[in-house]
Amino acid sequence: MDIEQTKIPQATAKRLPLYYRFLNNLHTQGKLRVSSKELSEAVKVDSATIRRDFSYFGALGKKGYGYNVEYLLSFFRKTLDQDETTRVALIGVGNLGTAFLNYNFMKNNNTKIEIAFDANEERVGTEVGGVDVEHIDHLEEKLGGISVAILTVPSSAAQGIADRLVKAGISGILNFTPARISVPSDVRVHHIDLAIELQALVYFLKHYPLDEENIEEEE
Amino acid sequence: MDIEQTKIPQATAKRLPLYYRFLNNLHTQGKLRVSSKELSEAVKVDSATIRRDFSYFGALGKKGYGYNVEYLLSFFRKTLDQDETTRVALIGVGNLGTAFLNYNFMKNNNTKIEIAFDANEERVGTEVGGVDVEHIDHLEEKLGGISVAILTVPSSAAQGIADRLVKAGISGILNFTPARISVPSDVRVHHIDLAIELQALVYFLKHYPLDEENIEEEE
DNA sequence: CGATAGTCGTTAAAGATTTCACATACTTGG
DNA sequence: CCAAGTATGTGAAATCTTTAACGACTATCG
Ligand SMILES: NC(=O)c1ccc[n+]([C@@H]2O[C@H](COP(=O)([O-])OP(=O)(O)OC[C@H]3O[C@@H](n4cnc5c(N)ncnc54)[C@H](O)[C@@H]3O)[C@@H](O)[C@H]2O)c1
Ligand SMILES: NC(=O)c1ccc[n+]([C@@H]2O[C@H](COP(=O)([O-])OP(=O)(O)OC[C@H]3O[C@@H](n4cnc5c(N)ncnc54)[C@H](O)[C@@H]3O)[C@@H](O)[C@H]2O)c1
Repeated sequence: MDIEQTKIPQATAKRLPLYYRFLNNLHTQGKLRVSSKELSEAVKVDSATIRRDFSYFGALGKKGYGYNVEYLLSFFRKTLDQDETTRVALIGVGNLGTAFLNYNFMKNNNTKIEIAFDANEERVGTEVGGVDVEHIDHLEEKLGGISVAILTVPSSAAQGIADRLVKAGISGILNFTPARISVPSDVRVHHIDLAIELQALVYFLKHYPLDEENIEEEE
Repeated sequence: MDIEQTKIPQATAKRLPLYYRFLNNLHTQGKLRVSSKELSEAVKVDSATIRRDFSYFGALGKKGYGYNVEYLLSFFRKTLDQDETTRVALIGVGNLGTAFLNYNFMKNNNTKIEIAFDANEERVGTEVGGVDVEHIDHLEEKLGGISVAILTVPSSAAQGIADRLVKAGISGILNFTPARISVPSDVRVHHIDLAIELQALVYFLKHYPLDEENIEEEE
């Protein structure tokens, strides 16, 4: 739709949903205005970074005043396409998949898991968190134009399912399996690797002692 | 312990567990050697980046040959402290917490969830995934020197629990709640925000069309 | 044993992101 | 309506990260 703002840095883009959520909180609390400094304390992002981020979208604030919460919120709602709901499919209704289905991503969020698939006959036909679980054999026919998938199958099945998703026309996959899947270059895959996140935290604790310098999260 | 290699870039440090896992896979498959190019295809990280990453630790490979899998693996095992197990506590045995407890982080991994806490009387006293669930009121006394915590409580409880964890001497928190918690500067918090990851993926799909340029994951 | 192909480690360049710092312009209270 | 205070938006610098390119060295094959 808009082809103008293609030069927003990826780092900025990743922070937008975070800003959006906190602006929502402020709005709910009845706050009318907010400064980059206040927002900085809430989201733990440097205030200069916040101002820079916002400035990619133009002059959203007012000097000497800050930002109007309502205006900023409605601006980001449009920018993040919060008005239209993105339909999502989830593949693999196991431990992790069940947790996601039971969680209501719609709160503050424009994404909705509409359908789930699993290979386990006992799961198929049940409803988890209000979402029907279909058999994986019917993936292609039941996907119905959904373009985003959450992948929570065993890692051994990941590549096979990814191939089928791609053939079925998916454009984005949120991959929770430890497998690094290969897809055509026009399909976007984001990996969330929980075991690695935990290991990385442990590594940082041992090798990057925090203090004076190296502040990341502070009181 | 080692105070020499403090200058390893954070970006590199985050990739180490990933390398370690894939080296383990290769080792299991009986591979004796691997080149940065091969590894690159497996982990989807540019081969120059891999060589650069490894080079921070010295000359681990051999020109014209590549890397010896066994040697590299044992080197990273030491570097990542895979020999000693890191004990972890989990707070909040709900949807997400239960999924983690049922997952065995020990596979390829030096971290083990040893104890869990919840406020819900029905949960307390049960065992989930082989881990005892204790009452949150006993957090301080039962934590027993554990220094890493996974936080999967409702966001409204996050800051309160974090404060108690800090007082109890925790040094790292993996925070899955949408709340941005405040802790003293010597405590490390990593946020994993699943709703944001999903929103960000959707945003990227709409605003950063992949193709020729901008390749990230390809066949 | 020499030629060829392969691969590392690294220098240097490019690219991305964060942070500083301040001119500018708005707000507010008197 | 002015003066003091406040907070933006951004040029420039600093920092961090990735990528390209290639000299040096190894393995291997004929
Ligand atoms: N649970 C965790 O805490 C955790 C942590 C880190 C990584 N992971 C990764 O997330 C993934 C899911 O983990 P989990 O604990 O939920 O596993 P799980 O075994 O509980 O669930 C996997 C589900 O996928 C289904 N399945 C298997 N093959 C399938 C196929 N071909 N098509 C469709 N469905 C299929 C299974 O029936 C099962 O319901 C795994 O790859 C795991 O490594 C999980
Ligand atoms: N489930 C998901 O897919 C998902 C996705 C994104 C974010 N999250 C976030 O992760 C967190 C956990 O999500 P969930 O779905 O597992 O929620 P949940 O409600 O299923 O689980 C929360 C658990 O914490 C316990 N609890 C509540 N107050 C507590 C306290 N003071 N001390 C100890 N335990 C307490 C509850 O008894 C419950 O068992 C939430 O903050 C949620 O926003 C979850």
